[in-house]
Amino acid sequence: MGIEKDFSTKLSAGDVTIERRDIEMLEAIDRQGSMHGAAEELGRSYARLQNRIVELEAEVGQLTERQRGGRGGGGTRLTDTAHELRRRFDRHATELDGVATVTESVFTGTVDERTGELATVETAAGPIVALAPPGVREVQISVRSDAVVLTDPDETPEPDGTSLRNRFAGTVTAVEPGEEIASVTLSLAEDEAGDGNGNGNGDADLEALVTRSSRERLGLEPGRSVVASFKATAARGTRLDSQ
Amino acid sequence: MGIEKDFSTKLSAGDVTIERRDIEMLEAIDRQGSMHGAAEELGRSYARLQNRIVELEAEVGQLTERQRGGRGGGGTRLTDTAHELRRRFDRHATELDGVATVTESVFTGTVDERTGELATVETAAGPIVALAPPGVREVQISVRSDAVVLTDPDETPEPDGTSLRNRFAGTVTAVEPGEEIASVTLSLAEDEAGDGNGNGNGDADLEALVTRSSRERLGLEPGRSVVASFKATAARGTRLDSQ
DNA sequence: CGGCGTTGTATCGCCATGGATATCACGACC
DNA sequence: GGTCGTGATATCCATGGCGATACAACGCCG
Repeated sequence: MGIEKDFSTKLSAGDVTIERRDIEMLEAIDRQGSMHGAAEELGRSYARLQNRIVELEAEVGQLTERQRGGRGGGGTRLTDTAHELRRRFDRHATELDGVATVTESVFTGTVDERTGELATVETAAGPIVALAPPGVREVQISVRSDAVVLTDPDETPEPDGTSLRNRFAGTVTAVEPGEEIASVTLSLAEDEAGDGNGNGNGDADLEALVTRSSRERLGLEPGRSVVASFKATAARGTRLDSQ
Repeated sequence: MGIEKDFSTKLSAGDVTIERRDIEMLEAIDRQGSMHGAAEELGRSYARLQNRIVELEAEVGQLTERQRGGRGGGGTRLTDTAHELRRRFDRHATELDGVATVTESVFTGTVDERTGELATVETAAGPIVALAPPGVREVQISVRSDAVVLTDPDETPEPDGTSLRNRFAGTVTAVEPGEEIASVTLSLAEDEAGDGNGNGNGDADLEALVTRSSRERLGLEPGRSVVASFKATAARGTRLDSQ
């Protein structure tokens, strides 16, 4: 459909929200050693840049050591706080990028039982324990492909010794190998399992990302039957109806 | 420090990026049955709202069935495309909200070996297989708490029958019980495991989210030794140095 | 046939953001 | 003490987004 998941990462501290622009500003200051240099490098006005630094420091604490005068006129260096802020922003950005990049499997269903923030939802693939917003009955549950664990059905005897709450038997219908990461789609349908053609537009398809080594070790090929599990805290429900 | 992870969710389609404002607009139209009504409800001008609809439809396809004239003057209804768009936005938003809400464990280390996008990183807790950006040696690896699986060490004999690539022995140092979801922090340090006081500012701490039922079933209390695992595709590395 | 409440446009003006410019303060080095 | 490149600050202006307003088109209904 040509629609892609997107986002913009931010950090909020008090009144200000720190955006990518701010982090790039800090990095430029770090490279240039001065705010004038950074403004030039970024092609933005020094005045606004300096104002922004003051705004940020009012909320976050000291980010720079600014000195005027001296040979060359002085300069500004970043504090450890600034570096830690940048690292933190980067971590957050890659995490967000993860959810925007990774595919997801969607199950629609109705909330069956609920205890607090946790709900068991009846879906075409069976009951799923998931986080669900309060006061909703019809939900769609999305499971990120990088949260799905595949195991050999012969070697997974203990259903109680793990914190994996959701566990389904399925058969591999398609494997899309990447360089190092392969995408494996399973059919969880109990009745019509393994209908051969991997269309599976039914609501009982589950996608999983595995490393090449895991794919080879588990022998993941179409037709292979595996056990797929994922944590309840990694399955998130969203309302289906308008309000 | 008072800094919180934040974000804004978007969908990008061709030239336009769909933001929350647009989705709220669609919902208002759905409720009111007309664009004038929606503009009034949202307190924004009809002209801009109508323009925005045209912009969106130029990229995404028909979102509305607009009719002028007739009894009551006409009105507009949403198409299925619009409803699907809204659901998709909601799913994406809750996924992003997940990473902004959940805590993460951070390990710093150096890339040891690399095959494509996958790298094994040497950290204080041992080697971690993770996704890492190319051309970087010093990385920080963040693991979301909802991606960590805890298992009973006595009942996890098969290290090869699963797609969990990272597996560490650890001992519970703290448990913070919530209503239904508990946060368990482990110490993975091989030598000084279980030093008693749960400070553990060392780089070998790992946090995991488990349901209450899992916590009780596994007997997760401070001092308990468990096995923690997570997928390589759920561990993401970020550059540490400035450039 | 006129009224009514929509959808479509076109135009004006407000306001926030941010660049452009100018001026001062500073302090080590020459 | 002068120089020079920096930080600090104030003012003006260009631009874009958006509300406000006005007007035409439309089609059903009384």
